[in-house]
Amino acid sequence: MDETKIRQNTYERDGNSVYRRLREAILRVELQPGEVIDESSLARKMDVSRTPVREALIQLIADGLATRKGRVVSVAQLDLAAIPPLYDALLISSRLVQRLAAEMRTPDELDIIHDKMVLFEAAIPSLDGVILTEANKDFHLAIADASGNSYISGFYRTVLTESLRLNRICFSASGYNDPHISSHLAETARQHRQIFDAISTQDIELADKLAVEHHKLSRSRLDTLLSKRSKSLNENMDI
Amino acid sequence: MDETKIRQNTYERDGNSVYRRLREAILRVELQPGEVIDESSLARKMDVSRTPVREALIQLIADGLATRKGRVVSVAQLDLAAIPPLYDALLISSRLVQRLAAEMRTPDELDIIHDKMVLFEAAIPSLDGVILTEANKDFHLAIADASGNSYISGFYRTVLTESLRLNRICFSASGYNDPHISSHLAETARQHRQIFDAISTQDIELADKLAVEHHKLSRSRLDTLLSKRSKSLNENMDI
DNA sequence: TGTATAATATTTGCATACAGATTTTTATTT
DNA sequence: AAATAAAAATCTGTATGCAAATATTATACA
Repeated sequence: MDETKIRQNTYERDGNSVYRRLREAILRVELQPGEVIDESSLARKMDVSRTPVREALIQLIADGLATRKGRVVSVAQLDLAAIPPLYDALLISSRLVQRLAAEMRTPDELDIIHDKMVLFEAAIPSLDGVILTEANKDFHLAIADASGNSYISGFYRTVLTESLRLNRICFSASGYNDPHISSHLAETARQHRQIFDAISTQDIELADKLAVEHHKLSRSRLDTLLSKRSKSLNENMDI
Repeated sequence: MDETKIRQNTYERDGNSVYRRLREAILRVELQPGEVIDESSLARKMDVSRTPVREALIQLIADGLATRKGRVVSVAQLDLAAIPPLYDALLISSRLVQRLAAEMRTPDELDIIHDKMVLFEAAIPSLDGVILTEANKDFHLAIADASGNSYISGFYRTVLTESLRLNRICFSASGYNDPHISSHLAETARQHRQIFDAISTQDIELADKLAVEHHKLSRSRLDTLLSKRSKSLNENMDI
């Protein structure tokens, strides 16, 4: 192997950093869907031993971000057939979460939601897809945390994470630069305000209705991407 | 350490057996909720090295069956406060799953559901809690698999698993021998038949209604256990 | 006796060693 | 040249070694 490599004497001893880095790489589609992950070369690339890589892979598989067929692990595919169930699950879970949050949120949780909402708005001018996606996710996860039901919020988290990866896959596959991005973001922020207000005033039915609307918005956005660039997508996403 | 221990020359090389064994132990409450798991002693006890134990723990944590506080891992608690959310999640997810299964099930999936239903009924005379619980779980998971939505069935699987553990915890904590067990099982089997019929005839609304009924049944059973033996439970489940 | 501190033992996280399984390459035969 | 067998190169699963972190015990001092 590499004889020149010297034993590291500064341990990170973080306990999860390899997992986090790999997770990021998958969500940012730096690792392509379907790509086979082999422990040794990945360990070499990340300059750690196989052990933490193996442990990270186990977590990623549990997250659904990677899959194991026999003994080979690969980055989870997202084929077109999986999109409708994903969106169904997202609609259901976001409605549940927003209803529950409207009912159960504490003042502290409301503050956190508000903070995340503001952070998202502050990120808008950057027009950076990765940053915006993260901020958006944080807002919605703050709502999930206020639902008072960790089983449901866990479900929502899984589905939301996967849908964000889908969006990234579409973007990265198409390289598409959306001219309507600004108006889309403005509308997103507007809906966030409405959702916050509904949760704040504990208007359960409104929170539910807004979840449906918000879902429609993100869905229409994805559909646009999919239809405009279906060719390049198909190369990237096994059908 | 143990000097007499000889290097094993027959590898299992299974890749997951330690995980499965630990998972079983937790679900069967052979490992108590809250019990601290330390890698070395567990490895010694199971006669494997720490590596597979570590990897198993990572999966168990991902499953929610164990938790990590700082660096110590312990078997997941199930405190009384977590029960209402668990049952809420179970009701929601079983309704979703049964609706979807009624709508989407293929003939093959229907056959599998039927098989599992029969297996459960065949297990009734045994009156063995562990066997019955497994058979019951298999029946409901077969329905989940027919829902056509892996996100939702995954959610259901998680919640169902947890609720079964809760039932086991109650049983093991109370040592309670239910005189009504037979009639309860008969009613359970009867409802299973109804659920199967609804899914078979694709009666979505009925499948939904039956999920609610079935939930009520299992819930009333748990409530009985909880109220009858709350004292011994409280010793076992941190409150 | 109680508290602070040093010594020691555990325990975790990571690296590495190695056996068996699998895949790829090479050699051999037809 | 194609097919087959043998050899070599991977790759995975497990065991073990070791350093840093943490917990525990012992010791010194007020």
